[in-house]
Amino acid sequence: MKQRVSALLREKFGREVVLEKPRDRSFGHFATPIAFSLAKELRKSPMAISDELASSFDGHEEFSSVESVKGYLNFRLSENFLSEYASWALEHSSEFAKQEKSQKILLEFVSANPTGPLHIGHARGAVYGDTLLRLGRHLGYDITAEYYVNDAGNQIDLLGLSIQLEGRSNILHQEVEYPESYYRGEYLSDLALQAVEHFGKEILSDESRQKELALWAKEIVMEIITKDLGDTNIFFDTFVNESSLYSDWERVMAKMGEGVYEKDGKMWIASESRGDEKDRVVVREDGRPTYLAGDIVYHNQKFEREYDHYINIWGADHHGYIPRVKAAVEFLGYESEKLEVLLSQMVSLLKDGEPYKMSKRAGNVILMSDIVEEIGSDALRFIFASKKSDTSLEFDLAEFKKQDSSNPIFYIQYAHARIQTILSKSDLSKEEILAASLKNLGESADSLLFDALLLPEVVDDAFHSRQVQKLSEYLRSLAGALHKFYYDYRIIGTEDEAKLLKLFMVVALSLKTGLSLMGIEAKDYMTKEDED
RNA sequence: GCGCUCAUAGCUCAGCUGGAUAGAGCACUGGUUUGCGGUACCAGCGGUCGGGCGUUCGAAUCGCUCUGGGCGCACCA
Repeated sequence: MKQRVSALLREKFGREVVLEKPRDRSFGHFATPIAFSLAKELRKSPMAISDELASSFDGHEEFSSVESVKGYLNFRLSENFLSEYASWALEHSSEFAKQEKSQKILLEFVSANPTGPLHIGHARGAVYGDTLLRLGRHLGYDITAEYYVNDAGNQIDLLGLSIQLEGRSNILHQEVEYPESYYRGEYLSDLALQAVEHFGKEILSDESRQKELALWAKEIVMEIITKDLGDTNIFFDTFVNESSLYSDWERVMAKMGEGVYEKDGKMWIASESRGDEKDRVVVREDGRPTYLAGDIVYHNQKFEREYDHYINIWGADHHGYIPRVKAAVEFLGYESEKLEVLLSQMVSLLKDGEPYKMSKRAGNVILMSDIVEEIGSDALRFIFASKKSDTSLEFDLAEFKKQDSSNPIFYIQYAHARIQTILSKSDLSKEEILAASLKNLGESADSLLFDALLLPEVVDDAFHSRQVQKLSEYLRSLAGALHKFYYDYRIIGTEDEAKLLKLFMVVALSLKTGLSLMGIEAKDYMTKEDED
């Protein structure tokens, strides 16, 4: 709708026109303050200009009225336009809010180290990435969801060591001396047990077999991770192993040409000349490449796969890393603007107002799987998709276990279920309802219809601004509008029954489509669960 | 110390391509249909949009500065 009006105005004025949704619906569906910007050029008052402009819209069938109020130009869409659009949407429900963009995008997210299960911070990035993925695909973008597996370097060695320590302590009951850094958590005991089963007890004590043990364990950890993700409806197209990249290092280093130089027996990348704070080591004195080297090869590989755009979602604590990777991309001869890095901030949890207790057995980390178990995947997804990803977030678990309007996911689901219930209560058939006209609905119904038809704009905006919370915000407010309408008006048995039910179907379509874009399935009925 | 980032109601957060009276939920107070799921609805309370300066017809939104929080500043990943 907005695109249509926007295009119309662009044509009329020969420029991009600011189009906004007035807070107060009495000002119309859309409004533009264009007269204010024209005032200076035309040397006339904004009021005079908007008065003139308003009358020039006579005869446009999209609008039922175009009014000039205090310099603003207010547009009201015609019933005809709205009702035709609504009928189209119901007939092509799977196409609703879709577009046909054609860009190829590589979206890399989560990429948590394969050394343990996902924690709550990973979950946020995962939900953010997956929601973007769904939005983008709905708009027609060809997006590949990719997970970068850091299966090389210290951390993998540490994984092997940690399993051995855990096993020697728990299974062999030995006194174990713990080094400064090692992993801890319940999953390590499981791994140790499985390792003994698979390799025999010797594996726990033989230091020379640490690597072997780690590489075996890494696969199992990745299974745990993909299961955690799958339980939240998050799936990847491709996994790229860091370990598979280093063989390409010499070639990639050569490709960077002047961007890499030797000093003090090490190889450095001249990232300072491209906006980084200083140059960075990429190959140590002993010849081992650093982590950055792996990332450079990886990004080179990404660009060689020729996408139109690249999106990385990183934990916010990695933000200082952006300039050096962008520098590398430039040295490799690619446009660093094509690489977009989005950040996902920290999360802290409360439960009934108190800081959430982290269990020692989990290694003092809040596991994603524990939270999913406690509040469910839908609520988890909703929370993370409701907040800007780049600001830190604190939330209370208790709020999302409640089953009333204070719980937004519940509130939205209830709106959808309410519609399904009333549809099934009606004696009218689906065909009879669809055949109804959406004209002469009255002001409140008209307003609800407009709200429901706004989803396409919201989806477009949420994806392109990378602000997925716009979608959840919209769904909450649409659900609110539905509940209020339902409270104010009787539907069944009235002479408007068919048209109001058709209106409700449009609302349901919008809610269902919106929820599915958040990875949440709309419910057709609500069951009251027992509280504990 | 340097860099990035954030600061909006008591709490958790929206709003930020500058635009018409700053929004929602929680909490608190009060109210609601002889009717479709009251698992809902309405109203009240509550804000110098961290402080200051500037740009503009117009600033929560843009710029500068100060204050305060978070993160980063590895030859770790």
